Amino acid sequence: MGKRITLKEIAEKANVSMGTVDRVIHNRGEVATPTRDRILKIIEEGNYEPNIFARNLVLNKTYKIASITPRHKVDEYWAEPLKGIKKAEEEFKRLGIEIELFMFDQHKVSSFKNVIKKALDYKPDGILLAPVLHDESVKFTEECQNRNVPFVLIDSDLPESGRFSFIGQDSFQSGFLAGKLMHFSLPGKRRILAVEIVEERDDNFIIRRRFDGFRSFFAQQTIQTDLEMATISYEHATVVNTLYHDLNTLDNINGIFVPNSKAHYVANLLEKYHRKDIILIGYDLTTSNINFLEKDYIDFLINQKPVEQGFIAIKLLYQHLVLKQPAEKRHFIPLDIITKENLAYYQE
Amino acid sequence: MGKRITLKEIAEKANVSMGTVDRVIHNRGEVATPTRDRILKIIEEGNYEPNIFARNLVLNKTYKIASITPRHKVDEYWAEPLKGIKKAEEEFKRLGIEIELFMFDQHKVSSFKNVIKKALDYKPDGILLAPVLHDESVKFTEECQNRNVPFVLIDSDLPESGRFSFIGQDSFQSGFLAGKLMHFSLPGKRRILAVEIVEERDDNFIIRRRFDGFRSFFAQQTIQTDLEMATISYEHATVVNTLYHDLNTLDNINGIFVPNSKAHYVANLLEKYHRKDIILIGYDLTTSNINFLEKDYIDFLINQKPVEQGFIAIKLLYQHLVLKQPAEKRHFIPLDIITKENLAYYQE
DNA sequence: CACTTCCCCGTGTACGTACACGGCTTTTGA
DNA sequence: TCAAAAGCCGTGTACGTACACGGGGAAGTG
Repeated sequence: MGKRITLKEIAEKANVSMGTVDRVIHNRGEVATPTRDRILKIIEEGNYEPNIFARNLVLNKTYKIASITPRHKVDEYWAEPLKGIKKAEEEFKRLGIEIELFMFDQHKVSSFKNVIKKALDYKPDGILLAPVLHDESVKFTEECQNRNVPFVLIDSDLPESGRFSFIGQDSFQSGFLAGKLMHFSLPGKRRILAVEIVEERDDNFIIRRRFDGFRSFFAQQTIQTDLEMATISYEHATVVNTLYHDLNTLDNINGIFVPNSKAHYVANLLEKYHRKDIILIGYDLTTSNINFLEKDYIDFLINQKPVEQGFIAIKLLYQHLVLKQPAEKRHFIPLDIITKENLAYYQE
Repeated sequence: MGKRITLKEIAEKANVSMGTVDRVIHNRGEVATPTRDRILKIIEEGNYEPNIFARNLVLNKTYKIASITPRHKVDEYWAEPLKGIKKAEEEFKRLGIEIELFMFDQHKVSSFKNVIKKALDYKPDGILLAPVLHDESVKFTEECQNRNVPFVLIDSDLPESGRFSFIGQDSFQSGFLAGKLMHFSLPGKRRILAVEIVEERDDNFIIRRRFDGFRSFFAQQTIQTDLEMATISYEHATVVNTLYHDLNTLDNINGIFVPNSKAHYVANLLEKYHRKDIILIGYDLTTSNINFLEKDYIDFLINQKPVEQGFIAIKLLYQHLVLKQPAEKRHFIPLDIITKENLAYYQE
């Protein structure tokens, strides 16, 4: 029935010893071609699959995974993938996986360089990388290629890097979706502000793509839409002043779109002026964002399931290292639309 | 380091043989109390965890799971959980899990009775059950309790049944969410039709709860809302006639809510009369629904991730049977909001 | 012809656990 | 008092795989 053929049975059928069969399976030569063919045929016919339990018992190896992600404060975005990574560690540690966390300051190249050196010293069998520093990450992935260490990327992709897999979201489409939600909530003529609040002057590819998607949605609409774009520094006074100014000079603003996790800065101001009428759409379920979502100052958040991203990344490495299974080269996380009403089911 | 203590090491430390340690671990007696205590202490201190690979290698057992779900046509709802179940089978079959599918006619009690008999004859070590036939399912779960076979419920819950776990959605809240979406899309005065399209006259708890949630959302709103409720048979002519009648007599209908997967019946009619202006909200990503979502006749679908439901159910059983891990008693699936724009990422 | 070298292959052992079996000691019962 | 039973424990083996080691024979070399 579902019974699987074993090494021993193959050996008997082929009139050789298990050692020989083993040599064939692992391609380590020292087997005469005719015997080899005979064995291969039997393996084929019996569609032999190695017994995972026996294999890992004898290998008795724990695979080391280096997780390289940005350092973060308690309720910041990058805390989330880490939760998933730790959950995966819990689940897979009995199955031969061991994870070491490496964290870098995402605004300091030197910090990143430092950390990847440590990560390589750890001699990992697999790597999870958040390539937020583009150029340095490219260099690092080349090094991984050289060392023949498989690596999985999360959050943003480097399609040409030879990555084992990528887990993340389609940024353009998520902006497009935000446009749709805005459109639905404001059926008539409307004036919309799209504002990026940035911590440091860094060129963030993901946010650019979200902007593009957002704009692109309205480009195909017929209803008249005024779309103002702005970038302001996250420094508190600046946010308040600029937005305050905008809210008063640009009268009739109906909606605001914040393409990163900083929507709560805007919500904070809306609360001060009791402007629940303005539709506010942002990203990510951080504590502050959730707070304003519950108070109706944020209307929609788009969730990238950061916890799941971390978890899946580790799981893929486990399946590759321990189970020797192939994997999809790219895993898109759905664009979850979060409102006050379905929020509860997306929190861990 | 991360090195784990083994049976043998415990035996050496306790000056006994491995057999004795084994007896202690498996509580099969025949060990003097002082020795027992000594061994237990060492196990405690070394926080011993059995090696999964060795255990399953020697047990050499494949656990049998019986999956009991409604029979279905190609693109009907119940095809989806099955996909997840099959995916899980693929993933776990090398890890000692074997699944047998049993399907019943959800409108015939006799069919269900027949099928559960077959399922029990299969002598499963675990059961996945979709308890759509309430009373019969309760009886069946009692039988499972007696036989000491753990069972997981999907879709709808029987909290008192002693189930190992439940995977599904909060129906009330999903209706409530549908209300919110309707509310957002129709900011002014509105007239809404909530229409259930049923195949047979069965008392469906899930749908009742969705209705309740929907109504309950509007009960707390101040904007004037006319809410008409209706139940019509799924027979084609009836659907067409009734809805046609409604669309014409109840003029100024702005929105329609269909609390099950049959929204495409309504969409079909809307298409005929080119009524894209009417907001239509339904459930489930069936092929027909998706078709009308893409054509803008359906505006929102709420997804219950049926594939994931099936997958998780099997995974929980795997973790329980093979890994002997505990599990959460209840796993709520998020209330995914699906629009044309994020649809792609929810399809398999 | 003796010797080395190389090719091909079999043997043996280890991984950690579960459980059957049997042996020794002590207690029980007539 | 002695056999039978019960209580306690050690030994041995099997699960399926990976790999180190070594052996036999043929081919090549001096």
